[in-house]
Amino acid sequence: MNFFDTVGKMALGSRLRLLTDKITEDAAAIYKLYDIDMHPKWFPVFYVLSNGAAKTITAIAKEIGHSHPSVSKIIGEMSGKGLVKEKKDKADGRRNMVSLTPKGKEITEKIKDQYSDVNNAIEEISAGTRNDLWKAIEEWEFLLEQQTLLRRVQLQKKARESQDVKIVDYRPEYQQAFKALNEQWISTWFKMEAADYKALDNPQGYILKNGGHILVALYKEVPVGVCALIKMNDPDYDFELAKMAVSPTVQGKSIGWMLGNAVIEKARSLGAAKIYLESNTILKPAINLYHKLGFQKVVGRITPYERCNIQMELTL
Amino acid sequence: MNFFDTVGKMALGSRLRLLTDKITEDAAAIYKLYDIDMHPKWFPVFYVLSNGAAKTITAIAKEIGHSHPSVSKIIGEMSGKGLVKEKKDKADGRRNMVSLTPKGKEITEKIKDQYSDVNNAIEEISAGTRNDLWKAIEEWEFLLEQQTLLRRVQLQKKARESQDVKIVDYRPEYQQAFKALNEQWISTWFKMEAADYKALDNPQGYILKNGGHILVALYKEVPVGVCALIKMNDPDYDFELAKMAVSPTVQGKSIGWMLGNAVIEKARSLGAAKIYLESNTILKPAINLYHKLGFQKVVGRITPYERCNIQMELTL
DNA sequence: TATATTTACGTAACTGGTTACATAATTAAC
DNA sequence: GTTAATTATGTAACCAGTTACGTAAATATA
Repeated sequence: MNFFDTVGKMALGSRLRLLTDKITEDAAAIYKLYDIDMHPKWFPVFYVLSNGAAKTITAIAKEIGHSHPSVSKIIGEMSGKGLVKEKKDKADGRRNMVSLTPKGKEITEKIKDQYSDVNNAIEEISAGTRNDLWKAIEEWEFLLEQQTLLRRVQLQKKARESQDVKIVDYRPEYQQAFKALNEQWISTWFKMEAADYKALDNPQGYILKNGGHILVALYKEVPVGVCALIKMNDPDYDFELAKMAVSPTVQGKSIGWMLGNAVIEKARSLGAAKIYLESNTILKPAINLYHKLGFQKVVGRITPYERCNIQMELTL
Repeated sequence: MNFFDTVGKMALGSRLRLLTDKITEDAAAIYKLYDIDMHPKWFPVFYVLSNGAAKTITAIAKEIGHSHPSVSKIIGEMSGKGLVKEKKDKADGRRNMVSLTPKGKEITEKIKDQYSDVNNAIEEISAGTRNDLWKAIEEWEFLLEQQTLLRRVQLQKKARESQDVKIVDYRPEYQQAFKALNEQWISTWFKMEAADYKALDNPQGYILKNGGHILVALYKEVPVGVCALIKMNDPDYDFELAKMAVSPTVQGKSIGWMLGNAVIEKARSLGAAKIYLESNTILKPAINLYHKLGFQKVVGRITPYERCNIQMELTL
């Protein structure tokens, strides 16, 4: 049983490297076969110079997809062998104009046969496969350019984790979590106020009974986030979004986003037209989230909380 | 225009390396994303140890396709992080038995999610391509195992070059070459004898007129090999294969082989039943060639040439 | 039983690339 | 016309692998 069959795609990089090594391995011997005094790694540089034009180090690097120090080293080696000549650009003293010497040009002739033989050998291998490696690489290059592997893995992670997240209605057994989660973030940034204790100790009496709602985010059945919709006695607003708290242990799982959306959805289903909230600008991620949820800044309302220095609303 | 589109398959190795780098690049960040303290390069080693069994350095190396120093280094690093423990084998003092520590085993649990997310991300990319990279690599591995790239290129070279080789009948303008090619090899190994000069200076009179034939190998229209079929006045043999010479400048192009086959074919077409030849055992490549052409050693004939110490025949 | 060969493994040096950093020249901006 | 930013390049250090080599232990052989 092949190692890579059991280990799976996680080792794709490793497997690719081994194949690369295997293909590269023979390269030096192939040049020798054609009696050409050139290192395989010089080839891309050699190739882009072979039309005769002089080019700068960085231009070559960009063209062949290497870093410039790599090209710089290769040019140094080729220069030592007399295959290329370097010349400072008169017009721009930084530029090192590189071009093939007559000796280098000789090789362009010599290499033609090798070039066609290698091409044919590879085409022959390709003809013997059902999946085209060359085209597959091309497609991967394209897709990875669109979105890196890291980003794709991040999205997979998020998708998987969001399956473990459920948003449920408040039940008495969540009171502990409701209080603890809020207490945690409030006391790291501010001081608990009297109004906090009232609502957190008795959500039943202060929120639910008055026509408010609380939603709880469960991660693997454990409450990790909470958010309340408090019924407002105000002609302008139906509900206040408040007491939103997400445990820092589950960061990066978009739980705040899911919770926020669920709360807004709940308000909408209750026929609400406008939601209001109060926060503080030092809570940047929170303000960001509210913004992403569609809330806009408003001014001029009075508030019982000392820590409030920004007010926002959302029109449904 | 993409560099690789213009440069062709010759840069396959280079292109593969770039893709490998791109895929590997994100690997470290991915481990970080899952809060796993492990270098991507450790993964293959980690994986083969994850079933719990202790293994030797070389066994691991063989399994994952690395060299043993590579595994040795990786184990050293993992050991430093407390992920594996090393223990000398009691029964065999050379063996260094390596296994996961409890801390290492913890990671096997933690890594499961990452493993499945990466697999999914890669599967997702694959689903977006028309050519399956994973399978293509597999096929290439298989085909390169059958025959290395070097060998395949060699065969292409030979095939191409043999197209430049033509075997033609002797014409007077080849007399110079006939003499020069033979003189060259004879005088490097032996001394030219009287019988040599007679035949080489006047092939018309000494070979062709008596019912013999001479074939000439042209490489790019230049005579580079010759071989004579000399009519024998003998009840046992029809022809003697003699004066075979190939220029050392065209070695490795199977010209001797092509010439030999052409001469045998010529004899056959003339209704011959047996061909005879004389040579010397210090000419190893020549003896080898005769052998490959089907000649067998015989003994007991007399010969005018001092340098002859082996005699061979071929029954058609 | 002494000796030669094979095996396991570590260390050192090399390879073909990279990133990080320094410097000099050019160009842009106030 | 200074000053700041950008560009071109080289050098140094690193990285993940390799090969080459040396040593010790085990095994085969005469």
